Amino acid sequence: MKLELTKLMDPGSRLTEQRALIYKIISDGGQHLDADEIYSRARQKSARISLATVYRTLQKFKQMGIIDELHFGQEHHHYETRQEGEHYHLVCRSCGKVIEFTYPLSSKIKKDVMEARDFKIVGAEVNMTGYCRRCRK
Amino acid sequence: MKLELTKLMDPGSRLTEQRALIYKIISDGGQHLDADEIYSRARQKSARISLATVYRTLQKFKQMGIIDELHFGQEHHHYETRQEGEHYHLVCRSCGKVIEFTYPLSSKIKKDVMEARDFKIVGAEVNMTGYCRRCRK
DNA sequence: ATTGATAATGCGAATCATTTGCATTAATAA
DNA sequence: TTATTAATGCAAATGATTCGCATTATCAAT
Ligand SMILES: [Mn+2]
Ligand SMILES: [Mn+2]
Ligand SMILES: [Zn+2]
Ligand SMILES: [Zn+2]
Repeated sequence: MKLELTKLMDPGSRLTEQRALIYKIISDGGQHLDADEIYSRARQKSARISLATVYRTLQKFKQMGIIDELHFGQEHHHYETRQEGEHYHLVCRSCGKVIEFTYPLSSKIKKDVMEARDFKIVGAEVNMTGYCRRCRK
Repeated sequence: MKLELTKLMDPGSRLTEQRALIYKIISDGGQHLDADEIYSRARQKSARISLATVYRTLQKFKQMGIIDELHFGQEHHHYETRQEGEHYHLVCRSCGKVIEFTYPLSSKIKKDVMEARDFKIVGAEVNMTGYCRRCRK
């Protein structure tokens, strides 16, 4: 994965141990981690990393477009590596479980909305909340 | 508007000046206000209100279902009175302007997703980001 | 109208998430 | 190998939201 990242790094920015580790944690680890979870997982691997570095790295990855920030209506955010096709999320109001789903939203809705509102869409976040099967019964 | 609220109040909870004022500000005022904006508008009307009360009231209204909380990827949230039909939002990455749009998402997508993932959907938030006409040219 | 129980408020302190300043460390190009 | 300077760690700062508690005021029952 170090190799993958190398290519992704912006010119002028450096590939550090911490960045490689954080990237690995986000891509390998269970999906949709938050900064604190990434931090504690990183600590288990490398004692020498700070929460500030986690936040700084998340910002950088986000602006580089290799991760996406998710807003599930909580006071903190979650992160995931950028996927090929867009996908959206279902969040269980009871247990917090996150389920991913794809839907051909993008293509049509974007086109319609862009035309109707004269707005150039570059990103979409769709979050639905409700109750998963387990929590329902 | 005091009359409207009366009916909406939960049994046991009280209709105070502060609550009526906050409700009025959210419904009258320009859309999608955040807690701080609501607070400062409230201060102009009534010197005697605290930010804590604004937050507590927002929580209460939210759980009562008379307002909705929006998550535009910022560190704080925005609020609007609950509308009849669902509607979604376009947020300009350049000027921050919020444009509303409706789309027959709900019906079909919900049905499909509920069936395919066995998930009972009770709420949906759709936020798209991009650039408004003004900012584009 | 008066009163009593207690929900809600104001205020300041506390908490949580994220950012920032700065001295130190380390990646990388020459 | 070395010099440049991006990135890090740490602690302090900031911003958003919540909490504790004494005080106030709503509202149901006199
Ligand atoms: Mn996902
Ligand atoms: Mn709206
Ligand atoms: Zn669940
Ligand atoms: Zn704009």
